[in-house]
Amino acid sequence: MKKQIVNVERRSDCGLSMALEALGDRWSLLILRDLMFTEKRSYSELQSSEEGIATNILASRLAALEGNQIIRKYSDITNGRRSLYYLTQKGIDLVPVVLELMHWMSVYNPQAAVCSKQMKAFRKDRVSTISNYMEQLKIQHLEDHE
Amino acid sequence: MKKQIVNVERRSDCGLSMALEALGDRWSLLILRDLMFTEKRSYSELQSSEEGIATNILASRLAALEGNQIIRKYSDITNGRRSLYYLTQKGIDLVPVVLELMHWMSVYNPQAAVCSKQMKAFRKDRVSTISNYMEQLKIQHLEDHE
DNA sequence: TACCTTTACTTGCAAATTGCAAGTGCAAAC
DNA sequence: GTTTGCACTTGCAATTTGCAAGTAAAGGTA
Repeated sequence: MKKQIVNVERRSDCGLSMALEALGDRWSLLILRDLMFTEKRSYSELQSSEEGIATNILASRLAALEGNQIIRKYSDITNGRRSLYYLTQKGIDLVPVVLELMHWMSVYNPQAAVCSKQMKAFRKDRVSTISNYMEQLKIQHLEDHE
Repeated sequence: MKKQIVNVERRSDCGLSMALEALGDRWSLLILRDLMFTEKRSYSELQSSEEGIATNILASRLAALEGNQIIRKYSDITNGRRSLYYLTQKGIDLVPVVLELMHWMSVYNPQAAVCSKQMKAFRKDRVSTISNYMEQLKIQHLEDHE
């Protein structure tokens, strides 16, 4: 473990560049997708996703996402050996990004059928689909942790 | 140069996963940002961006983006040694993704001030800011190539 | 109380990717 | 015909990724 969490040097002050320093890899947004649209919350559940993330990569990404305050880790009160990961508000605010990316690919590749449930609603009403998902996650977070 | 353009194995059929296979790195979206919001169109102009992309990385990303039909390369008719890169419609359709990412970071890091021009409009009216930028790029493309 | 299982990681190492510096090739300007 | 500008390519070291195996600690079971 080196300097994954605190990246000392910033490439520029462009928001996009800064965002990509936190999210610009092949795995981070997939982890967030699972926290947004599935019930997966534990390490092993997240590891079980279709794409098959390697365990060391998952660990390093979770640490980085937590370091960037995009997710937060809680220990499961009903099972001391389980940890549970939840999106923070900062993470919930990435819902539009994830939905826009999914939608983009669904337009240009018809095989992108997995998340079609979300896409059907999105195509019908972009704005309210986004805010519905965000609202739901917010409520869930409040229920689970306050 | 190996198998950058055609990635044989797909991790899953999730649209997000497929999108990240094309865009999930620290540079691709920055290149697209310049094509979206600046006048930069040539290799050397793109290389001159603040973040300092290495020349071999720029070349490999441009080839991959072109292979994925997100950008297209034209030779400059007024200068035979210049090439110019333009967004395709598929690339233009990524405007929402880029703007959402910029906006997200501008909310959570006040130093993300560089693209504040776009962000001011975005905060005022998200939907029409997105469609204005997309429309402008579409017009530009038609003017330049038809 | 000892042992097995589950859960969440860590470690070691090979392979792939990235990034820096220098070099190449060709069109155009001088 | 020599130099300059532009778009890359090449070589190599350093970093990151990905696979496989190992560890540690909580909880269940006999």
